[in-house]
Amino acid sequence: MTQSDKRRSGCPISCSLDLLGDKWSLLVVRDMVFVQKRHFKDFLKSDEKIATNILASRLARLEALGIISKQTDPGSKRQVIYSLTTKGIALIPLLVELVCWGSLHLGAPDADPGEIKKIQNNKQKFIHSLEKKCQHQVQLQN
Amino acid sequence: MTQSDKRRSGCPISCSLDLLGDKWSLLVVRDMVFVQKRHFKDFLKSDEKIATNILASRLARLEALGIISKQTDPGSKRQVIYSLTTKGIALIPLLVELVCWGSLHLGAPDADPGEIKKIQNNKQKFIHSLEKKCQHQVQLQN
DNA sequence: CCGGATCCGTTTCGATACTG
DNA sequence: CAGTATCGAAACGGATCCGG
Repeated sequence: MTQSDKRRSGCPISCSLDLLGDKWSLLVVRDMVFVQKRHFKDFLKSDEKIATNILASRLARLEALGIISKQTDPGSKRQVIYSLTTKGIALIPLLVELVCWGSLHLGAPDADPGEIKKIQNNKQKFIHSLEKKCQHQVQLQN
Repeated sequence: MTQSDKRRSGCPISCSLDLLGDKWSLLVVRDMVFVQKRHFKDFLKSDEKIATNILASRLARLEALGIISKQTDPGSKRQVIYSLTTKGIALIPLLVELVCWGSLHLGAPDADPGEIKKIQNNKQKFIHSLEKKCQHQVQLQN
């Protein structure tokens, strides 16, 4: 339906608007990639103050898009764990580019200039280490 | 104000949400980068059917963010030309990553598999050629 | 004609309260 | 802890109008 409408519309960018065209979805993915958040409550704690209903709707959408997966914690029955799928992990290079752009062109206050240089100089290594972390998480659950 | 609020909020990604968190802004930038659109009417013609008021608001925002610049066509007085600034051109690597991700993971129908491989294999060349095009445009105006 | 601005019904968002 | 329910506020978007 909506999904297939997007398919018909053509270019890869318009297809990915559900994800990148939405502020909250982007923040959720950011937190999963860079801060390894996995629980509902973790996402609520971010500085951007996402509301519970919005968060729930975005998590559901990201799951529908196949970017994250959801499972109840085997240990504590009422905890839910969200993790990135392969498709989600594949977004990491994109997010790293985003961080680089933001750091260079937006005067982000958190950005340590030295740190940025380091990231840019071996972007590939940085990407790989993030990928490792996310993949490791996925394996822990299985 | 809003701008400085964003500054305070911290990480480069949250700072860039005004741009990437919005579907229409993203589409405008896409069209400028990949299809070299420059006029108001050009953006209206995209498959996604943006409304005139929405387009106007996004162009204004992108200009305020310093990502695009606006000037009246020296030739035909009533035409307005939008072009990417340096800051806007710096988004190209990000957009290329986005295209790669979308092509690989969203089953985009327009995506010629051979074409994608080619882009991935020399991503840097592809990025450079796009940058050249955009820079060339800017120079034409001056 | 071109680049918008205005109006206005409809949709979506998002803060808070509430539930299992 | 992980979500729904509710409801006012904001954004969207189609049609139309306007100035140059």
